[in-house]
Amino acid sequence: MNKNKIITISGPTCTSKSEIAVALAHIINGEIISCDSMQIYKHMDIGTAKINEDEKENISHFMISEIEPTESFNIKSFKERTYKYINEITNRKHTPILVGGTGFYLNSIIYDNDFPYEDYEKNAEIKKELDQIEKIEGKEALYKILKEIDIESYNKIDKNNIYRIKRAITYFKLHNEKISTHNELEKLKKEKFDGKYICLIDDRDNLYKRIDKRVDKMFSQGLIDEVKALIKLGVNKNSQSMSAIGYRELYDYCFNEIKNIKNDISLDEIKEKIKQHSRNYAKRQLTWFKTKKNFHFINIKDFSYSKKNIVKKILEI
RNA sequence: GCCUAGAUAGCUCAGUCGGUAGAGCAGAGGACUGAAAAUCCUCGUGUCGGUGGUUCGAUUCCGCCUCUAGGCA
Repeated sequence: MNKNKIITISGPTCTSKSEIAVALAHIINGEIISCDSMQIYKHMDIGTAKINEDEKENISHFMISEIEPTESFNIKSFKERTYKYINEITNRKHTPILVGGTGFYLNSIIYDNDFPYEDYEKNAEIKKELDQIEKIEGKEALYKILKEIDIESYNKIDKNNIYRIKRAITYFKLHNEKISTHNELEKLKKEKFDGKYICLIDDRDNLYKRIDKRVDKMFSQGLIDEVKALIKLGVNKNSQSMSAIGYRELYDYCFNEIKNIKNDISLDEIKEKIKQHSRNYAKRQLTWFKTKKNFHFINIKDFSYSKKNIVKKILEI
């Protein structure tokens, strides 16, 4: 059976992925699907460095601005929506180009990872129960429960990673199967597509400088007003969308400004924090992609940061 | 000019009742199947501002000097 073609362009933040993808799409008759956990949200344009209408150059883009920032989103929904778009694009005899820096999401597409159905109500119930145990008996109690039901996960997950401990227990309660068993099986999966996987990288210094510069640009483009608008829309500080870098650091500041409360932190300090967090994030992304043996790494510095040269290289691979 | 408080890791600071020192953040490396821009793990030698004194021994106590805040003039 012939596999369908797909191209993915990933890499840390601020490596001109979107721009390269558009240029590539023109040449190969491509359509673009974003693989980004935050660009999926509406009204979050500046802080997530979303591509604008002009920059799209009439190339179709999907998975951008499709969810309300008050809603939550997860990898299962991501995968389902993305597969739907991939099918549609393939049926049009076009090539799907998956673009973005959320490696976890990207992986689920490449390997067709399975995320079995989970009942929302039951999930919430278990969460409540585990939160109670944590509150009353402490996180050690949760870790102990995990040891009893799934020793492999217990050995793998750090005792402080409470989020993953809870998830492993929840998984067991929902599916009556260890998440470690499920993950082991998933890891054996072969690639679903005839894929070309590109990862754009850059020397650390240059990347960090570019990130800093882009944060300055976001502020001059009106990031503060964007965050204020989200607050006025009723987006809660705890919502998933507000864990995005640039938004979480500005949330309290903007909230106070709206309420006319004096801020005890300066905008400069916030800006520095955003730069730092963006750099940390880029580092984490690099760590993720580095392990991918089937990815082609392109150091954009080696191509003089020229869009044309980078696209040419991608076509040669 | 005088008084007071500081001067310790790239930054913010803790500490040593005198035996040459440690946190957070930054930085580096890593993990990661339902929050992933999230969550979590590992890695800490630095003339303890300079100089003289007391002492077996001073970053720690004392004197002087330099610098930085704040106060008084």
